[in-house]
Amino acid sequence: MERYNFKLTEEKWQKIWEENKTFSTKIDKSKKKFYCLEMFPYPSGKIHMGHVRNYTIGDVLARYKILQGFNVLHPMGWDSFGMPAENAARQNNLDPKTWTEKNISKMKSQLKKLGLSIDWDREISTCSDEYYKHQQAFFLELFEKKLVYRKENYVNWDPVDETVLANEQVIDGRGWRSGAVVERKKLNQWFFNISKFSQDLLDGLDNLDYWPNKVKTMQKNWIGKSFGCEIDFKIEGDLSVDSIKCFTTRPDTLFGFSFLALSPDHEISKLYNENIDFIKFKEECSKMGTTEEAIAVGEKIGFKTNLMAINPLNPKLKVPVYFANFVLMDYGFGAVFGCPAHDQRDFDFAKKYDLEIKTVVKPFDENDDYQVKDEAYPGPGIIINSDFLNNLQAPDDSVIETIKILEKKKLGKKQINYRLKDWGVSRQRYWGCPIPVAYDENGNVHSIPNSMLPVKLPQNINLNVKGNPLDNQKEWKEIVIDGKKMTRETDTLDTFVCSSWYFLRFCSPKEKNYGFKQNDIDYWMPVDQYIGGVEHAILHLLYSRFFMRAIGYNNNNFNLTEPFYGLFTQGMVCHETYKDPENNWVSPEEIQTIDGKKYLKKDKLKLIKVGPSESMSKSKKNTIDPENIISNYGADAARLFILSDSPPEKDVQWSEEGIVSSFKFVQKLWNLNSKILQEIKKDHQKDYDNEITKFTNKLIKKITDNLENFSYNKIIANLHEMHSFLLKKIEKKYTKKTLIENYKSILLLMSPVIPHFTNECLEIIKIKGAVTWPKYNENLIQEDQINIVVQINGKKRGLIKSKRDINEIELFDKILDESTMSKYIKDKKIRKKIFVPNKLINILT
RNA sequence: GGGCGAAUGGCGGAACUGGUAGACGCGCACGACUCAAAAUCGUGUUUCGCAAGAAGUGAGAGUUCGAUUCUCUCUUCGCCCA
Repeated sequence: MERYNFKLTEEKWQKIWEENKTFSTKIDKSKKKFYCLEMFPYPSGKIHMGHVRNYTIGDVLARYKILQGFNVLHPMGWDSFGMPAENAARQNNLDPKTWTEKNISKMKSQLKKLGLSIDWDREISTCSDEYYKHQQAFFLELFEKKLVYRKENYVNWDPVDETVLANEQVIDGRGWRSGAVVERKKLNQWFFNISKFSQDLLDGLDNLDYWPNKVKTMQKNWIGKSFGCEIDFKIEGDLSVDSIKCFTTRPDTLFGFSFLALSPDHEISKLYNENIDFIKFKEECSKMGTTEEAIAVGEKIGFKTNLMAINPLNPKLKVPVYFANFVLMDYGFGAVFGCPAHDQRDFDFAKKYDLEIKTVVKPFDENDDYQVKDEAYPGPGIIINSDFLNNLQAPDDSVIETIKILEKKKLGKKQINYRLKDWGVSRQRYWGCPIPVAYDENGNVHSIPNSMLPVKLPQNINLNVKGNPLDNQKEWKEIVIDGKKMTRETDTLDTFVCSSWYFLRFCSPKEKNYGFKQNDIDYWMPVDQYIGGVEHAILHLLYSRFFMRAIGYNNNNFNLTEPFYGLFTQGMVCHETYKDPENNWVSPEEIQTIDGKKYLKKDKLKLIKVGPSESMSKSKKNTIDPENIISNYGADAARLFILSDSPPEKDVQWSEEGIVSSFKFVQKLWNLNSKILQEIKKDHQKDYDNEITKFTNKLIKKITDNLENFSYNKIIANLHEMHSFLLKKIEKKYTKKTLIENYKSILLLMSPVIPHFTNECLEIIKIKGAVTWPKYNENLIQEDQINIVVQINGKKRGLIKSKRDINEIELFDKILDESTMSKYIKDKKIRKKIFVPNKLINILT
């Protein structure tokens, strides 16, 4: 028997698909559309296993939908702006554009080798000016709608490299490259007003029925709606300060109030600008990162002012006012009231500065003399020690009641607060989309006129400078608008902006005048199924949802609010980790297995320590190069393996044995194909039985159901079952017609997973007729003979083989005939029989 | 600390709305082919037990004729937020 030559076959079909433009799509209103999208990759150099998994899952779905008769849009592009290009270019003295383009062409050829059903005519790349000019137009559109604004904000500043660092570039408080202690620095930056849509973004989640609940919960928490109260605290101690505004979700604990804490950036800090101790304190604070986590983990420190805040519920109670490093200017009003007994952070602060800790809430099962001791009690309970609030149930009743009282006294008012902050989009980097504005000599902002778009990035620039390379481009920076000399903005946009609308661009990739054509959007959007990693659960997805609302704001033509109808988040690809005796990571390629033990290849005596399977990463050296896998085993085998074993939403364990087994399975299917071919040639006159047809019908149902539920791992199991069934059955003599009909269906069922192989087989067998997803006949999937479980007192004691729909009496007679079962009920009184038709009988004695 | 989720053989994982636990794959064992090995094919493979049988889905309880599935408590792990 001839061996299957995956190399020739895969190349052959990839060429056919490319030349015939098999997967290029046009609007066809007579057909239902299906927009299948996988998150586009960053062109880092070559594809990794995560891509293989992501794009295989998407491809299986796209090919299935094509066979079902949908008009399928399945595009691919490149998220090609971003720091890695700039870093690589800096290291190798290259132009980021050249570096990126080279990577794209490499990765594109790798993706093609996977045999994906991509419409490459729609390919886009976010770093091309064809793409970003529309993004600049969107920016100006939002600017006009006042959804974009400029304000001062803190950034992570590397004082050695004189550059702004992203949060992930700050490692243990130091710059990743320079190792300098990172500082907080104020810069003027551009912001998208995403918080304007907080409530709408929250409400929209309720309609996303085909999103994982996990992702919806994460977004909900991120938006962080909280219900509370704005309180005006009267202040004594300095005539220039009358009151301080503060937001709290727990006004009901006001009687436990023992300090008021202000952000070091609070307006009032101006009063202390000349105080040496305060300046020192503020410097301390600025050495902390800007993330919420850094603030939470870091030590809580405070600076005591000479101000006193008056408790609005009892003016006799006065407490000190502090500046504290854990209070953020962005949240609430940059001021919080401290209630140490019922908030751990306040508790720690109070312990440190020896402030009063007064218990005002007791847990339900405690007595009235309950006292908070070693830690704060933030839970629910009953209000105590709080005068007129006593005995209210906290927090539900007590919060509402307190707000009513404060409102009546005009000392506060009910307020809803969101954790979601406006989206800072300024990046002080070269390799990004230039922000299309300029400043006149007075510093006023001017939009770059549409006719002057795109604002192109300058070429051939020196990246090895301190600070933002664009800032050093004098010629580029200087611009004349309407005869006036101006200076360009040198910040570029966050790359998340690029990915917030690329799915619209895929609908109209060649449109010149605008980012998309309304007509195209109306047909293709929303994305029916979006597939990608859960790491984008919050930012990318939330920003994209915001962007649709921003485009649609004051624009009646654009009604799309939710870009992604269905979302699927796939798990990671993991591999065992290895370490040599010196504790260095060792790559799987350097390892040899002898007698079931793993050794270093170079030195066979060195026994390797096998660590747990972890997500593939270069630092742990546990990556497997997809290109090697495809050239050694073929794309079909790689696709087969990446789908087997684990459900797509969970992590999958990559293993050598696994890929070998998938490779062998393709060979086995090929041998099966040859056998079927022989049987077809024999052309028997009569069918041996109808088992094979029944089996195929059941298989159609199973695989269709599994495709619909993303249970792709079960499809592979179904295919193995099919293989061993057909292998046993095939020589039983079936007519040519029966064999061809069934085998055609089976090949089509396999085709989303191993498209090269199945296309080849369909061609060899010369199967004619429409190529559509097979349907099953309901009558053929019912079994006539079924097994009914016999339980006696709840214990399984045997099986009765019988016809369908046997009744209880007949069944019971059969049981009595079987001595293996009847022995358990002989001489016993039968109390009760539970009969589940066609399934089970439970006899209780 | 909070939220969400998970836990099933030596391993990855199946089990539809409560109804035969362990599908399918890997690994392992034995057998066939072979001088031999590899490859391939076949058989077996939850544990204990010679067997009849018994136990068994992280631990403990509960609901039920019947629980991997539902409820409660706990343990461990993962992810997100802090």
